[in-house]
Amino acid sequence: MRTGQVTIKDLARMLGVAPSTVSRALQGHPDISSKTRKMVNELATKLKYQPNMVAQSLKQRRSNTIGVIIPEIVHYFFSQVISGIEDVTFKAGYTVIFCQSNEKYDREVNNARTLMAHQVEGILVSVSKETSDYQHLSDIQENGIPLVFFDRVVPSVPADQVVTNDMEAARLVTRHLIDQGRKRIAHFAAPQNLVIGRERKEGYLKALAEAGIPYDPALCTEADTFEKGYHEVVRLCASGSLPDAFFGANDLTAIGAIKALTEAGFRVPTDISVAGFSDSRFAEISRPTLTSVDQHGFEMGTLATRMLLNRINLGGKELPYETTVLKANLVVRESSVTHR
Amino acid sequence: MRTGQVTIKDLARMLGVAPSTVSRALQGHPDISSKTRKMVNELATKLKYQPNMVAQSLKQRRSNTIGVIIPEIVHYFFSQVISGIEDVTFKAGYTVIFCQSNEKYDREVNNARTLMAHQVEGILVSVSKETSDYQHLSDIQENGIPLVFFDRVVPSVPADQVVTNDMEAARLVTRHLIDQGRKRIAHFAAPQNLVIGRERKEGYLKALAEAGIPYDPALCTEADTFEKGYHEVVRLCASGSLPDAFFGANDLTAIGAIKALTEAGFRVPTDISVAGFSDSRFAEISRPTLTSVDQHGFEMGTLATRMLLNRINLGGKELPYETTVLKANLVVRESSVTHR
DNA sequence: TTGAAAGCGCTAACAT
DNA sequence: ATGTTAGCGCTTTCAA
Repeated sequence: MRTGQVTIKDLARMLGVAPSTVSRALQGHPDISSKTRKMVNELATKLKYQPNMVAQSLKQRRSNTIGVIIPEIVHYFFSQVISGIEDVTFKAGYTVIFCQSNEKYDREVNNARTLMAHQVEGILVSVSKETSDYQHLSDIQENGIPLVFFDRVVPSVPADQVVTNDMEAARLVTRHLIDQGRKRIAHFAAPQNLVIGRERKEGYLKALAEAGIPYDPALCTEADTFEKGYHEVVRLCASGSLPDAFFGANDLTAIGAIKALTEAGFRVPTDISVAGFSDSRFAEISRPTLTSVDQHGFEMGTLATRMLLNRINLGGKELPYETTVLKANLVVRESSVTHR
Repeated sequence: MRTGQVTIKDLARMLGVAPSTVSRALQGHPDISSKTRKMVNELATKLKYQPNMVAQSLKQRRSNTIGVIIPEIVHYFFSQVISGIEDVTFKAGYTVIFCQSNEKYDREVNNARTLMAHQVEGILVSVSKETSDYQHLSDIQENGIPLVFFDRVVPSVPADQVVTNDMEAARLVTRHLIDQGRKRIAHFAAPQNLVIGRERKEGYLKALAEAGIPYDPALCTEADTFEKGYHEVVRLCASGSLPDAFFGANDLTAIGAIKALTEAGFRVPTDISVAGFSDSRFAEISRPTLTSVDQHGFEMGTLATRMLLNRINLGGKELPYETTVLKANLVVRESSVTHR
């Protein structure tokens, strides 16, 4: 807060009126004569008066600010979500304080504290891969601050949430691979301490079961990065018994797998089908283009933010928590299709 | 700012001491007896006391907050920069308010106002494609708020800045294409009202000149998205006279071009070479992999933030503005190489 | 070593 | 229609 900034007091002094008059004039309060209002506004514009939101926040006991805790922004999906969040907050006249947990529990705890200290009116969270203790999140709620989870939720902490129908979407992807005639379908799973990891695996298992294909645990490993997808396939190639399809818990993993397969001389999809999850631009750009699932990140951001703002406007009035489920739709592209 | 939050006053009352004593104890002030300090800290922890940064900011006249104005977060490069920004601010105990201009001038002006109103201590800006009036940025400085530009700078507004050596990097890319035996090299340029757009084109022209290749204006058009790259190539195909190489002002444009070329039956790089700019993950994932230039977004974010924090810590003391130039290095991949 | 008091910039109830 | 006053939560000078 730099010094020399024009304040309401300054305007008041210069105009020979009371600070409260200036305050009211600036807010367009009906009591103020249009003459005074005009005078005040003109001077304010002339001197480029900027209201001090910090002071206003302190006085009003509302900061018009919300906080966001996100694992890593450098993911197309998360950047889409943020974009959606920013869009809604901007239009609602709210400001967003942005924190990145970097997939670290300690940092997430720290982030939560920072946001509370800054008096945010609500917090949007997608938990880190490391997080398995949720006290910091409960603390937020116990402080009376609304919390909305998106994507990576925590069932043991009751709150509003926006999620993808991960299980069903994963089932559809797997089912699609089965429809392509694939029998030995591998799954590169997201961390199983995350709900999304478990749900996607569930969907995969369900599709197998429905098709009467026995589940082979050797075909399901945790791998959720480009590098891991790549190396896992390299490992499998060495081991000799390759599956005939891969379902990656995200697009980059699947693309890493394609890379390794191609380098090993296999043709995708002719020899092996591959599908990803969470349709990013990567899916369109990859060659072959990648069959995946569109997660509607931007929409998730806007929805979560709207839920949060609604909850804030309730002012603590109890209302049952809601869960919004966004349907991720299967997008079939080249990487999986064996016949036509 | 919710009610019922534990304040210093509450702690003071409960302990039968003065608020000032609690404040000092909490800060570890040496005057306070270790007995009192212990007592205060224990109660604070027990009651989960959270300092109110808003009140503190008002009192101290410093918010420990900086603002960021970015065109669109949904770009790998920008998301990397933000990640770098977040990393430094987090470690420095600062908080970041995040604004997205969405490439709109009006929104950018609005963002600047919001950030000032929130008493940020400094602002990091990368201007929108639309911006051609810079008063809102000068206003920031006139208010005594340090400003640091990154990537998309504004030369007419003197300030610290972090940029890529765009011209030289573009020259290297073009030169590389020439070295591949290409003679008719097209350039898909970024908007020419942006410095980066002009610099990259300059570098392209320079390389042509150095190689004695005459510049054909018909080969240089503005196209800076996947879609535009795609359609521009479609248009050129229809027109009959295709160049033998494409240099896109960013990776997605180049990849759009590759897509159109491939669909039209051309082989990249055998028939036509393609190169992009601003190495994103797309470059590795594209098929063929894309020759590009690594822009070091994360580093740009950390550097810009450090410059800003330094400037803030100067407390208004005048010091000449600095420009840090990050070297983007050429990364040759498949899309351009014709011989070996 | 601790307390009392003032004030950061703003708003709002209560005067007038 | 406008002014007076108090106070949001915190820090800090000055006094004790």
